[in-house]
Amino acid sequence: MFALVDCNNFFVSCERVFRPQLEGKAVVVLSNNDGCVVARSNESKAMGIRMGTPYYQVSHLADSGRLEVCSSNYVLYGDMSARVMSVLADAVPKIEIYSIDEAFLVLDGMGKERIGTLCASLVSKIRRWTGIPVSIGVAPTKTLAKIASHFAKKFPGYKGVCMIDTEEKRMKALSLTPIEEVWGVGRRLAPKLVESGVRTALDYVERPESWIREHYMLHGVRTWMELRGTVCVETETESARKSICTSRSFADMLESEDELSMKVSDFAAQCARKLREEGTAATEVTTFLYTNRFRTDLEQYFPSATIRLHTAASNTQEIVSAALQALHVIFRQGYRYKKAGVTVGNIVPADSVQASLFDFDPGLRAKNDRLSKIMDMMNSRGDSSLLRLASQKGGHYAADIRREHCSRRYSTSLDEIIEVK
DNA sequence: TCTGGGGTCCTAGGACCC
DNA sequence: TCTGGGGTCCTAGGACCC
Repeated sequence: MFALVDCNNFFVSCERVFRPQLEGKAVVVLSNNDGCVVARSNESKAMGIRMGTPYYQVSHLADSGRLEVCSSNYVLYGDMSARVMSVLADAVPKIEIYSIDEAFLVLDGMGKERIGTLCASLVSKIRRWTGIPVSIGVAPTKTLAKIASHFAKKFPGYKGVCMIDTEEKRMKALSLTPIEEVWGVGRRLAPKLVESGVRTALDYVERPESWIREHYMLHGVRTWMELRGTVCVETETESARKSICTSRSFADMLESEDELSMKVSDFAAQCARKLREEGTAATEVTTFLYTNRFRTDLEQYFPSATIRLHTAASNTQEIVSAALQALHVIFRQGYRYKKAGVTVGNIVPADSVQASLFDFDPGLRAKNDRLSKIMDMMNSRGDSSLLRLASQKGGHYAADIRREHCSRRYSTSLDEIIEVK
């Protein structure tokens, strides 16, 4: 059996832990630049606010006091997530962290009763120890566990834990699950399925496999099998990420290569830092630019360029330099850029980097690596941009992001801890 | 006026090989 | 007018997830 542990309204719940006055109120958390709604409390869901709604469309509710608004505070959410995950990791032999607010528990060889007791105790323990409410769905496959967790969340009668452990329960759950709520069926496929008469998960599993394969290929068949109770989505093995991306929208549109260089340098430096954090290195550095796709009155341009390094690197200088080269290739005067980003790819473990025949100066890389290491050490002591490259100028990549309703760093800042005392 | 960020996997089609 | 057969690898684009 698998259990899916899902934090309820996660970002909102994190905010509420430190500001209990938000309890019982309609609350939303906004994306970067206070752009879109990315998390909602039950109350704000009930008001009809949809996931991804641009904030300006609901800001009148905040102005009139009917809606509480938080800018996103990912440092806080990351820390709260780590707390929840550590409680889970202590409770079972195998856990797969699926996202910031979800984890699968692999419950091989455990009886149903024990699973039930364990999950119930986890719900209350996580609430007491971290302040975060969670729902747990238990089933023979991950796709069914997802469905079970929806029921656990939706109906208070389950007290946070729903188990699909008999054929009867499975069929009933499938019949009550709209097709668009199934894991693996997204906003493109759902309308097509409904059009061909598949409205619920039950309709889906009742179609013959050949029909599924013909229309929805391998992915569709996997979902079909999983809903029927056959495990198809394998247990994850620990593996390094294949790409790392840092990108941001700008509060104001940028027009000069100079301004963009500063941003791109910062994004690239972030990517390099993440590589070092994970003990990996990359050979591909891609820079991309977006104009403002919502401004249909303006010329649009979405270019990207990739620079391939002869030898995998993770030091800030090399990654930034490649990202700036790529920027120079794609930059065109006359457009107004709303967003830029850097992706590093073709990632390998840093300790098994293949040397290149064309690497003209391995000594320089060694020096750069040492310098990056020292920058990491200095920057880890508080100000994360204390030491940076000149090309990053005075900026910090998050400097001019709009964040008008941000909570404090309650759980991670030394200043806050002192203040609380 | 104002519209996020970070990932993965699969497939089709083109380029190439013999 | 007619123009083979069987592979591999890479990439772009599209689907999905949170």
